[in-house]
Amino acid sequence: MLDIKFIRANPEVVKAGARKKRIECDVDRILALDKEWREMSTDVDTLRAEQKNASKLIGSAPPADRPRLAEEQKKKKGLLAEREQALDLRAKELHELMLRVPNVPAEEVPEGKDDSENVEIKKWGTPRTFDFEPRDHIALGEMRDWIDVTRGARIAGSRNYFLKGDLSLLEGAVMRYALERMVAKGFVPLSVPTLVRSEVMVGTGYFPGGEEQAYRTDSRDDLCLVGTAEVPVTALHQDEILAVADLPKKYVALSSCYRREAGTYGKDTRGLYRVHQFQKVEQVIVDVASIERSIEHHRSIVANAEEILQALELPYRVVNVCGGDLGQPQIQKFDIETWMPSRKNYGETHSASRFHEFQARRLNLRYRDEQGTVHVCHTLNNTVAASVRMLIAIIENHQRQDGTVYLPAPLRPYMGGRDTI
RNA sequence: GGAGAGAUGGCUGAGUGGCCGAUAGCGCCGGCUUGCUAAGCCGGUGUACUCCUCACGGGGUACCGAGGGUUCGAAUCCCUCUCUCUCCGCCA
Repeated sequence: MLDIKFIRANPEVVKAGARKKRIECDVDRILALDKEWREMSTDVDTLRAEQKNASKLIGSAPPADRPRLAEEQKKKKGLLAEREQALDLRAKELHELMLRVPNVPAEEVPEGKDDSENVEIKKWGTPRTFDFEPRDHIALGEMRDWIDVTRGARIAGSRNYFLKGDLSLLEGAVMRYALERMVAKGFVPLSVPTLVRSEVMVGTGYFPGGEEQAYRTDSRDDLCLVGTAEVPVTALHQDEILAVADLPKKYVALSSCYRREAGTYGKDTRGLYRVHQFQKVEQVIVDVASIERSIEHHRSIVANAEEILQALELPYRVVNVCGGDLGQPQIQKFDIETWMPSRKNYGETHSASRFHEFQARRLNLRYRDEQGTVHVCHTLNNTVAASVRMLIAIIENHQRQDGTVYLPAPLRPYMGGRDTI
């Protein structure tokens, strides 16, 4: 959520930002409502003050006079109640609209309508030229008895799967390696709830708007399955005022992630590229409201992910996500796409976002600076490693003609010392 | 799932209808005293919105887990919900 004061002061900036993101947003309606609300609010506050004073006087009046005075007060209640109700209606409408105002994208965000216009800013490694016909992960999975999508679909519907044998172990190895690497960098590991209240989904910017993408329990509990550990981790300090000395907070969490993938029928149907459930190690940073520091963190969380891809000898590229492909909450986003031979292309494996205050304001996540002044925090996050897509990249890129797979050195300690599966 | 107790400021904790945005202690900040430290003394110390002011600062309103209700007036009474604790049951 943006600061209403910022919108008041920079309506054109907000409008231009929404245009760049291709998101509808009636800024003028918000400003009109805000103006109306403030006028009504002043009016209501004055009426309340009068009521309050009158009530206090009754308390100190001689008991004999009280019934008469109370009777007079009672007559005035209607007007206040009426105005309070009208004020409340404005406040609610304003809040709903505010929740939908997109964050203003950074200047460095390229113009563009969708992911086809994302701008490549870095490329590492060279896609391997095979001297045999490489198998895709499905074929490899069948050959080695590593993947069972048929039975996955039978017990849980399409886009569900079992990993078996060494591939199941490899999933654990990649997750563990990613987690430990981040812990070594000083990130605090967290195990998190993956079933959360919808207010947390609102707080992190997924709702309203992303309801279709989230699994939700029935009304007995009304909880949402998170699509990423970003949600519970970013919300960890919801409603808190942190001490500036404790910032930045750097967290890393391994969790299962659940995505409905509504509206993707027919897209990436084959294999494990797009699935309903996977494991992911996610990094989250909460820090002071400094654009410079956010940019610095943004670079570092991208670098953290790159290091892992390099250590796993996987070719990748980094793209600067364009306006039209940016979500409502982000200021800027860098996606990392890893080479996947079966796609004959790079496939998205990481997504690094900076939000400035957007999430923190919704989460009421603040800090107190050295002067004692309270500010809203900045938040950022990035994938460290997402299980199935990383597995696709590893087994497809490192396969041999006989169907065995070469394991890069960092994974070996987690695979019983083996260099091949 | 059953029975009971509770939720107050950074923390502990008082407050059962008006004198309560809230006693007190701790903590924290500023000052004084003091070889240093510690102790002591004095003062200050919530958040949000809004209005006035160039600003310093000041006024108003709201907030005592959340939402409703009763009342001229609610931290205090009533209802619903959420959470915490204790005991019992069940259980990974």
